[in-house]
Amino acid sequence: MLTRVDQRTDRLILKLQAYTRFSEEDRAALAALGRAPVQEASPRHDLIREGDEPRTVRLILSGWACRYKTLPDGRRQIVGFFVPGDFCDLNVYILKEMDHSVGAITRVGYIQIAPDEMERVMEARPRIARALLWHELVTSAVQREWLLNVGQRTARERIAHLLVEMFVRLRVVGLTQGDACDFPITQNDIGEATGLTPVHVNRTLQELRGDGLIELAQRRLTIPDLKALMRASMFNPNYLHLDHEGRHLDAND
Amino acid sequence: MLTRVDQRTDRLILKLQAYTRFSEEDRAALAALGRAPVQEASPRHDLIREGDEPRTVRLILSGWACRYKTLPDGRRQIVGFFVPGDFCDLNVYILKEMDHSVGAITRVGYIQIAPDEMERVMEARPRIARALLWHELVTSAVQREWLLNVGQRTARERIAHLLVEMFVRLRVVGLTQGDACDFPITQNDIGEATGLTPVHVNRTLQELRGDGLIELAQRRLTIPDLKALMRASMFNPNYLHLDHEGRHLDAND
DNA sequence: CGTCTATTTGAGCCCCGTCAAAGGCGGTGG
DNA sequence: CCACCGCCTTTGACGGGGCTCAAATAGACG
Repeated sequence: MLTRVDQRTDRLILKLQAYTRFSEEDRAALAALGRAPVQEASPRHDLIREGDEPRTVRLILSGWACRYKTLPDGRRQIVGFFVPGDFCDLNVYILKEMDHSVGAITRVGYIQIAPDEMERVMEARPRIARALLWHELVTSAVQREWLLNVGQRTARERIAHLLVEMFVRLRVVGLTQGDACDFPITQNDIGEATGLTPVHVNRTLQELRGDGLIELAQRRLTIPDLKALMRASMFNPNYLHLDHEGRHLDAND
Repeated sequence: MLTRVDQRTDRLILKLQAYTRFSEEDRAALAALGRAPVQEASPRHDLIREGDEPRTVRLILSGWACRYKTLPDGRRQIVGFFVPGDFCDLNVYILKEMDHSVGAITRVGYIQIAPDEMERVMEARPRIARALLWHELVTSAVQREWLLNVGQRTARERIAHLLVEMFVRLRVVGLTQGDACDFPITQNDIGEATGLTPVHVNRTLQELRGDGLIELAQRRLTIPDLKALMRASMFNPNYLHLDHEGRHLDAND
């Protein structure tokens, strides 16, 4: 089991190990993927835009990014967040044209991997191929959960759910410190992810604060009682498929 | 190019041909998948339920089904519809447990395919493997578009968008007749798919009818002016990835 | 022709959106 | 080190799109 993070691909490995145990050879193969030069994107700049032809796979190393779609009149929906260890568009080179954009939220460090290099690794190491397929399936499951979130939950539940999900995802890759984590997205971002206006996000956050469910200030989130926040948001971790029993969820770091 | 539909897998082939052209051998391999005995599900019964262990791949042959998620208090979100030619849960056997349910809306005819039979076909016929990957990517893209729909569009736009999408998807598999198609879902279903109450769905449909954009009665939908309805819903067909130029969209059948 | 489900209608209201403006905070440059 | 600036957060007042509750009507099916 991996405990320290000193390779670029270690956050990815931490996450994939929620699904499978890797051999030394597997880890070496994944680490080799990380040898590509690190790219940087400035905050609020796009990595790729709707309409572009996708050519490479991207692995996020540091910072937060998001996937979003826009309507002709400017309305914008964030359909997913990327944090370190996340792949964006693992298979999307199959498609001719992007149907959405990927934008940096903070400064983002990432590497690009050529599709045929991915395919080579997946062919040579079936366990990695299977783990990456799991990664894709979980990404789809998260997408469905977000639709449930926006379609059925109240503003309070929606925001609470988003906070819990991101906290749990960050914990998997070792980016939480006790009951706290960095949380660099703005209230406007939260609104675009949950289908709410920034004004209403603000009032709802104050309500959650007032109930002692969260502390959120200076880009830092603290969740004093995770179970309580899960209850408030009707959070069921099953869609993250962290493992058979979900024991990773309850393990403290 | 396929023109008649006399094999069980022909709707699937029609759809996959939006992405690739198959050889005779490819079609034969797909047709062979369709030899499994046909299963039937009654209207409003589940094919598989959240929490179940997924074991087989399902191909819808006839009728409509849906993927849905529920909250503990009963709120329900339909996260996708299945029509003939659609696979449900192509890869989901990787996961230990379903995070959503699949339910029949009408009487549904389908076949079940064992995962290893799928894998055998995909190994033997790479073009099929690639087409099925395309199918999965399009399914994810549809999911994202639905999130944009529920998160950002107004009730009127949401419903109009859903109608256009389903019409276009049905047209791809040869299930439209001119500007009309069977449309067996209830106003309640539309509400659960769009995050609206059935009452408001009803009023909004009346508005769309009043504007001459749709006719919808007796489970039959007519769209006199598809372009107009697309405009009303800000429908951009790119997310269906029907082909490079989207020319299938404009071809009349 | 009764029963069940789906559609339709009405009245009232609330959650959340809109518009507008004031603070707060971090970054930058002089 | 301070002053300025831009972005983000916060607050207030008001309005409306969609929800709730309730009941009537219309189809579908046996």
